[in-house]
Amino acid sequence: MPDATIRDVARRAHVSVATVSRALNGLDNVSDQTRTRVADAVRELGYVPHAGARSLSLARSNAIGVVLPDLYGEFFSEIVRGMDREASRCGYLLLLSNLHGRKQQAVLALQAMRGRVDGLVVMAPQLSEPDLAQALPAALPALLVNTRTKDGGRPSIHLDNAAGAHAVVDHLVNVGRKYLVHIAGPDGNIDAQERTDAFRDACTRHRVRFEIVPGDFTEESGAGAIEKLLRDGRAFDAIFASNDNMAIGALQALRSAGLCVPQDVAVAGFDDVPLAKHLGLTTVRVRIAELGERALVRLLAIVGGEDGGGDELHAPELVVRASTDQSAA
Amino acid sequence: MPDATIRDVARRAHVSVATVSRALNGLDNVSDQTRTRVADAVRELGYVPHAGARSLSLARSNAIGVVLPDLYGEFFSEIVRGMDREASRCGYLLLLSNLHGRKQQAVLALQAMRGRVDGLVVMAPQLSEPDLAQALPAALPALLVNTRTKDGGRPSIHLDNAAGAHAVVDHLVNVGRKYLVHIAGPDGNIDAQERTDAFRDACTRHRVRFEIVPGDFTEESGAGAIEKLLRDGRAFDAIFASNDNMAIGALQALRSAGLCVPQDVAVAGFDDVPLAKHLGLTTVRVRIAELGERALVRLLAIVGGEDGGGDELHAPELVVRASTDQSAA
DNA sequence: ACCATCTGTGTAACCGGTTACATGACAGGT
DNA sequence: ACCTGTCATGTAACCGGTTACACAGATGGT
Repeated sequence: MPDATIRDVARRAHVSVATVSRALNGLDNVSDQTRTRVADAVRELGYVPHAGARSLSLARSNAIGVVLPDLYGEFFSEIVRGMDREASRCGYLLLLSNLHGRKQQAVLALQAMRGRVDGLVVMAPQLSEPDLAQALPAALPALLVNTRTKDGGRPSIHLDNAAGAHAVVDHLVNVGRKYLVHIAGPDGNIDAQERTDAFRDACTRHRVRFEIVPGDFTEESGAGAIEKLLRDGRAFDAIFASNDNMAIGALQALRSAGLCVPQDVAVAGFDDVPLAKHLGLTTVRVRIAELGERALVRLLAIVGGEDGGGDELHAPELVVRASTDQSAA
Repeated sequence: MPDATIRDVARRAHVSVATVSRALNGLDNVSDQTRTRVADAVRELGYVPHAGARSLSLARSNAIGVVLPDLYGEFFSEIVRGMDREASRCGYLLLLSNLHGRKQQAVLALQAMRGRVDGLVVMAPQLSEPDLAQALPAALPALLVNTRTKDGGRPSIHLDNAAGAHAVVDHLVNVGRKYLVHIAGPDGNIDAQERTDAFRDACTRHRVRFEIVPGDFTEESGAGAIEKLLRDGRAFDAIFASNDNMAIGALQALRSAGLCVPQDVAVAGFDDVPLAKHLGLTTVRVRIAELGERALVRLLAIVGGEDGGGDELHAPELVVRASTDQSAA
């Protein structure tokens, strides 16, 4: 037996569908007697409104689409948690779509959202600005997160990688380091690129010696980078890895080589993964859940027609621990 | 300007809406000439079908609802990742709803899914079987995960806590331990309860001495439990904590007390959080992503009318590391 | 020449809600 | 007695798709 519809309720309560609808939505012009008759019928039939039909006629779904790349671990759950917090506070549901494939897949995923959601949070590194503009239904409010878009186009939020990298360099210089090495992230990753550029800037500004070596965000590449530096006889006294994974690899390689952290070499990472706290790793904390929450707040503002647009930077925070400062907890 | 509808396309291509619909859905009885005219109109207008309207008339949304309690970290992202893997493989989207509040809220969340999704994966510890039966629209396929339901009712999947706990006890006895202490989880948590019961059973079966002390799944409670045992002068040589967090707290407390792991005391946990590997903690790995994937596979089978129902146990796996076996990696 | 069949397309009902507008009953004012 | 306004409710159009059915024109067999 299929679920009851509003017409079944109307029949059972001996009123019209319009009256049922009014009674259920709490409109004022319904007599008390009718209201109870409707409520009784609803209970007897176990009627639950059909959200799909409702959103079609209201042109409003109370759902927000979230399109994310195939992220792993921490980042994914934290950003979704943050969004969910705000969404459920405002009575919205989240419709999730992970992008596995490449461009073609991504376009389909975006289009599948049309008519299901009131707005879209998009994080799609594989799509360029024009691809996005073309794939997104024009009338659908959208907010881009960490996408390679600069000015113009859609409203957006970016992680402020430069601020994070600057903070790390400032700190390393403050604790007296003279030769900083940066282990970069993979080519083509925009966050990694921004961190590296900012590192270079900050070192130049401080007039401190520095060097940049390649990495790919894995623990192994962090360890490998250190081993190579040591083989080459470099005289560095500080490492800033583009993410925590590589910093952790670096820590292990340094210890294997018999070097002391932070006495001989200070080490800092980026992200503040849970492990960082346990290892006493200085790093840049990205409040990912907050980023997600903020994204949703702005998107809802856009949906409500109250967002000025433009790009917003999400500031991260330096967390100093024992890997750069012996006196830290 | 609102997004184009199928009628706009029809007008532009000088055909009827029925023809547009047929052309777009690839039905065979459309002439090639018409098909191209429609395709042109679609491109020119940037038309994207309205998924909401489509699902209303097809009575099929290609979306699966996921209702989870307010989980944190690892568990949440892993189970969603697993579900998403299977969902996107089969062309489904996930509609997410986190349960924050209590019963009343939970019922509303479940009902909000009606008419939006083709099926529901529910993990709702705060709802009892009758609550669920009442809150779920009868015609909506649903799969319960780790919910306090035994036989009957809806199809379900449970984590096999007993198998995990048995494996731990077997292992501890095998490595020669004589006095096992179990740090239990919070009251009212069904997983914790099952682990504790299984621990007691297994110890009884092995005729080994044991003791059960309270905990609440936090690191602090694990450390606290150890401190109390030491103060009381207990002679235990193995700890099995109901989750990894408490096991980690226990490790730290033991080390602070100058005891060696595993020589003096072996320690095991449950969950296999990422940190466990780094700390060399023996634990029970719950392949959460696999659990999520399996849940979705079954739910889709139910939707397709091909699932026999019944309860299914998801087997975890013992991972032996240095905290119970010095020879382990 | 005629009927059956097939092909491509249009018309309109339907999915399950919301809501503008129409209606009928009743009260109050003159 | 009549007009006006208010209130509770019903009727039907609409949201944007899908699809059963009708139909016109072409094809082919007799």
